Parts: sequence; structure tokens; C-alpha cells
Amino acid sequence: MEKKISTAVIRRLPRYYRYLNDLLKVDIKRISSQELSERMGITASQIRQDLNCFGGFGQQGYGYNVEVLYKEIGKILGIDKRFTTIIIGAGNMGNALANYENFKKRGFDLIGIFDVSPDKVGKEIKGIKIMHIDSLSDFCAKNRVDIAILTVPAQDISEVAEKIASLGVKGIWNFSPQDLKLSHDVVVENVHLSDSLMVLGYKIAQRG
Amino acid sequence: MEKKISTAVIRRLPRYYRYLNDLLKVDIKRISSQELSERMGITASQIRQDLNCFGGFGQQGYGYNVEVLYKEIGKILGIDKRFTTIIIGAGNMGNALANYENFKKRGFDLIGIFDVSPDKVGKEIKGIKIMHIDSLSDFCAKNRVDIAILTVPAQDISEVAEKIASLGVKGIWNFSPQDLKLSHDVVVENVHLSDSLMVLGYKIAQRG
DNA sequence: TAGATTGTTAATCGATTAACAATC
DNA sequence: TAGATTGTTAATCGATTAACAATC
Repeated sequence: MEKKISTAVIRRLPRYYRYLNDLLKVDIKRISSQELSERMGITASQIRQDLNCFGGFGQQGYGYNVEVLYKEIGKILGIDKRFTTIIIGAGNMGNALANYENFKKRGFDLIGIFDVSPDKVGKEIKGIKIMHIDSLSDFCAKNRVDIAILTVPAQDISEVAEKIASLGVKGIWNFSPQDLKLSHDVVVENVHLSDSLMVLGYKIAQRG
Repeated sequence: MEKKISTAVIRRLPRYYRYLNDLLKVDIKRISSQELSERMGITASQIRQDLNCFGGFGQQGYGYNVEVLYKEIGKILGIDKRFTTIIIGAGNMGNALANYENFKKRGFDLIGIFDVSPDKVGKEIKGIKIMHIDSLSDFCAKNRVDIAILTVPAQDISEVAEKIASLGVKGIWNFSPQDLKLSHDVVVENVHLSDSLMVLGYKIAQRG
């Protein structure tokens, strides 16, 4: 019976990963929770608590070996694993994400792009032909698709999402402004850009 | 002495706003916290608690008037206010954001785009000329800029961010993978896409 | 060994949920 | 009025922080 790890902890992992990578770049070999805490702006206690959810990666009196910790967090995050992804919606956002070099490096392989627009279908992004969304089922039958990236501009997202979910996709990265309610067991990660911008606006207005 | 409203509450406001908008669209005039709770997947108690941070928008025995509540939350979020924005980094992501219709509707007016690349400077996106980043100071001196949207691909973001902050920008919407540490009092809202994708990967791997 | 710093337990703080009196 | 549902206080739950014994 493994203990449940809270979302708050998980969301901090990529942050740790980034900071450790920065340390590696400037050749820092070891770091204490205290020093890391100062750099990241969180408490040393929280860092130790977080890391100990996954194991004892440090050493008393020494701190943490940066490279070891970096690798361990990478392992926890599944950096070694590879995921196939498809993008649904070949608009500006879909295009931007298709061109994000970082994702491939992190184990996410783009294998298909879909759209409804006849202007787009047949064209290529990053050497990948844009297919019509009607061929989605076929494509998923022939290829294992782990993650669908939804960048369809608005409206009837739920239908598309439901379809994707039924095709055995394991996760959805949702850029549409809608929340998804799915009947299948699919992991959904939302990126609600408008929400984020509105929060920024609120905070600015508040600051006076 | 106004009571401090937690970030958790504020981050839920845009979500309420969206759901209320959906209700308006299908002509639902009133809603109880109970019914909204079922739609949104959060507790009725939390909804009432959240809303009462800002005022008593409901009516005992009746519930909430959808339109009134929608407008009130809009007011809280500052939807009536207008913010000028500039985009720094005219790459794919900058391009995608510049083309986002929603933002204008929500009160965010794009008034400038900047880049370093000679290929891009002089070209237009959405009728806005891309300027060289060296002209940023000049531009900010001549125009009030509320929000800077940072979509510079990587590296020395901190320098650019620090500069922007010194020019009197009130908020930064940060799409770079770095966290910003600024000496000025500027509101920063991060959109760490790689972090988000890694969390998705983690959850999928976990699900087994 | 002495000093440093972790791993871990206990204390605190804050956010969520439950309960219910107020009131439409 | 009776029924419904809010606004709000109190209880619970979970996450963060503090403290310190274990140990390198």
C-alpha cells in the first residue's frame, strides 16, 4: 500500500528538475536543502519533505548530490519513458506546440496532426502531414497513441475528447477553454490560457 | 482591513466565470450552489464560501441569478478594465498568442511585438509591426504598457525580464521555462508548458 | 570526533467541508 | 407560512513548517 502523493508535490517536481539542471550547467556538484530553498524560494523543510515522498536521496551532513538527484527526479517523472503524441487542431497553437523542440527531448514524440479545414489537410508541419480528423479512428487503430494534445479553438470539444478517449488514448493535454468530462479513464491536464491571463489581470488590478 | 483572499480562490474565479457563461448560453436564469457544484465537480460549500469572499451574491431560498453572478465575477476579475500588452518573442508561440481572439474580448489589447531576429523585424502579425527589441525602452516611454508576454525561447530571459520590469510594466505573463526573480514589484504569472506536460507524463506512467 | 545536514515526527497553519441559523 | 437555499460559523482535513534525533 503505497502512500498517496499529493498533486502539490507532483507539480513541484518539474521545478526541482529545472533547478537541478541549472545547477548541473554551472557545475555545482552538491547542494543542501537550505541552499536550494534560497534559490527556489520555498522552505528547506518542504524540499526535504517532498523528496522523501520518493526516497532518501540525500546524505546527512552532506546534502544532495546534484547529478544523482537530477537523475532520480527524472526517473520519477518518467523522463526515460517515451510517449507518442498527436495534435488535434492545426491552428496557431497546434503549430507552436508542434515546433516545440523541448518536448521531443523530454520523451514526447509527435506522430500525427489532425484538423478539419481543407486548407490545412495535406500540408505538413515539421515533416508530419496534417490529416483530416475523420481518419483519427483509423490512425489510432494502426498506431499506439499515448497523448492527444487538444488545440481546437472552441465549441464542441467534448465530442472530440470523448472520441479520443474511446480510442484508447491515455492522456489529454487540453488547451481548449472547456473542462472535459469523460466517461473513460483518461488523465487530463488542462492549460487554460484565458484563465491564467485573467488571474494576471486580477492581480494587477488588485495591486493598485 | 480587507481580508486576504487566497490564490486558490482567485484561480477558481475564471472557472466560475466560464461555467456561468455556459449557463447563460443555454438560457438558465438561476442556479443553486448545489446544482453548480454537480456541474463543476466541486462542493456546494466551497462555491458558497468562495463567492462570499467577495459579497453575498445569492438569495436564500432562491439560489443565484446567473446573469447577476456572471457580471459580478466579471467585475471582480476586472473584465471591464482594459490592459495594453506587448509580446516579446515573435516565434510560434508569440504568433499563436497574438492571434488569440479571446484576449481582445477580455480586455487585453496587443499594441506591440518585439523580436531580435532580422528576419522577423519589420514584418507584421495581426497588423502589428514587429519591432526590434532594442526599441523596447523607447516604445515603453511613449506608450503605457501594462503587460508583457514573454515567449522568448530560452536562455537569458532574466535580463529581458528585468529590463521590462524596470520600464514600468505591471505584469509579466511568462511562457519561458525559467522562473523570474525580479527586483521590481511586478506581478508574474507563469505558464510552464514543459512542466505541465511532464506532470501529464507522470500521471500516465503512474496510472499503470 | 565534531559539525553539518538529512529523514522524520510533531506542531501549525490554511483550505475545504459540514452544519445550521438566518432569511428569502 | 413552509420550503429552499444562502451566508457563516465550526469541524475536519491536508499541506506546510518547525524541531530534533539519526547519521554521514
